[in-house]
Amino acid sequence: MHILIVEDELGIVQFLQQGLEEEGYQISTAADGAQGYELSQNEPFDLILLDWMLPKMTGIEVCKAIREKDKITPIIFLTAKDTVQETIEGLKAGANDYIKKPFSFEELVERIKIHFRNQQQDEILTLGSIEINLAQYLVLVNEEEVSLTHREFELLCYLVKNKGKVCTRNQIIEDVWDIHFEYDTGVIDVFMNAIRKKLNLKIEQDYIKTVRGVGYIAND
Amino acid sequence: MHILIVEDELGIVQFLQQGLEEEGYQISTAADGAQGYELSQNEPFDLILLDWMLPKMTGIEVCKAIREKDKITPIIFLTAKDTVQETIEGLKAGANDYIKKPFSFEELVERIKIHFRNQQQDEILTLGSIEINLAQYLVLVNEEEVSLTHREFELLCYLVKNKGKVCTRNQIIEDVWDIHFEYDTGVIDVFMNAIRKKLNLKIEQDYIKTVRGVGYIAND
DNA sequence: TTTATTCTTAAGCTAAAATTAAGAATATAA
DNA sequence: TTATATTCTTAATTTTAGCTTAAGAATAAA
Repeated sequence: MHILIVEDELGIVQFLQQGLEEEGYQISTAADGAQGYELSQNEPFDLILLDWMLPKMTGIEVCKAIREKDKITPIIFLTAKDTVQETIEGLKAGANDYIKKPFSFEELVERIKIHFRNQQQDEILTLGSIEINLAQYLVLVNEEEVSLTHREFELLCYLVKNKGKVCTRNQIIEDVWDIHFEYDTGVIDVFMNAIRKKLNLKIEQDYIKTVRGVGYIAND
Repeated sequence: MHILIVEDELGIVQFLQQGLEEEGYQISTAADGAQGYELSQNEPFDLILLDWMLPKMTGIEVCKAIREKDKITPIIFLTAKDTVQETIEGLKAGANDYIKKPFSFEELVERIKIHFRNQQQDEILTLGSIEINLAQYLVLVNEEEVSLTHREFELLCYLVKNKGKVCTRNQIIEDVWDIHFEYDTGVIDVFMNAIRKKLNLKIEQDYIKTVRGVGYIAND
């Protein structure tokens, strides 16, 4: 999650940046309104923290400018302007929240999380640098999309879901192929081969190992 | 827009109800936590205003209970509990905002509006260069109007609303056809075929892909 | 080295999806 | 209401993706 901080007081910027990075967010900063608006147009942010009093463009102006095109990205005002009228002006400009200085950092974090709650509900499995998006039936290897067939996808998911445990050929045939009797063709091998070929992992990325005589195991 | 007020102090309830009705909202009220939770389960509200100190169930308990099933409906705490710790507790329970008494009615209205902003704007859906106007049942492809039948329109909307996620055949039959048992004729295929034919997209505009063995996915 | 296991490849087969057409159901107009 | 047009559904046909098999190559174990 990538957050843009638009604030001119260096002390506050550093305080926010450090705290939010510790929370696991990626942070970009802008020291004046114009630069903040500029940045917001060049790359997509997941949330924007905005001061009111800024050089070149005020926070209100930045907020309105962003909202002309983008109605979605959450914007939170973070400002010493604490009258009701100012709060209302900020919210009317299109902000999603308005927090008055001095504020509690912990409360800020909770208020930030509110906006991410609704977005993060897609289930994602990972195996090393492999990312599996279950909702999209999508596999990313080192950020690159790899297209697997349905069976390949299911087999990979099965191994990843059982990360750290050896999956025997029998278990795989049972659970992935749904065959409940002795079955010993080379199907699994063929599919493992196809998956490995498509994932095209480097030698040091040996996330999927074969356990000779038994089956396979995934591990990051 | 229908708002539920859960608050035991009659004076505040009347004040809120009158003010919000003047703003054009439909209001329901509950005088204790248990009744508030009960109401929230029986009919869908667009937003819930929640006091903290309530008879029978506290606001926190109501909030958590609602959030067990429903992660979406905005919940705003409106309470005299004004410490940082309490605010955080409220937000962590799943609330979307936390307003401290005494509050400005005007600010409350603005904060309520924030949550409706996002809902009301999806009158128009887009998928690449396809534009779907829900209010007019109108579809534009590269600015050109395309006339779809009702079912075709619904199916297309469903895919677009779930943009980025694979829609399985079962989900489609459930949600678009409203059939709740195993049903495996070729209807979906026929309609997908009709939609694709009518949209008449170029090869590079492959916004609607079939996911073999699973279903379909829309993506711009 | 011998033997067993796993990997790789390619060809045939199977099942899923696309297409088409025709009849049933529903909506619209006369 | 009846007549007409539109839309929906079913079913048969064609096409295509991908699953399976089997056989030889490569690799690991004995």
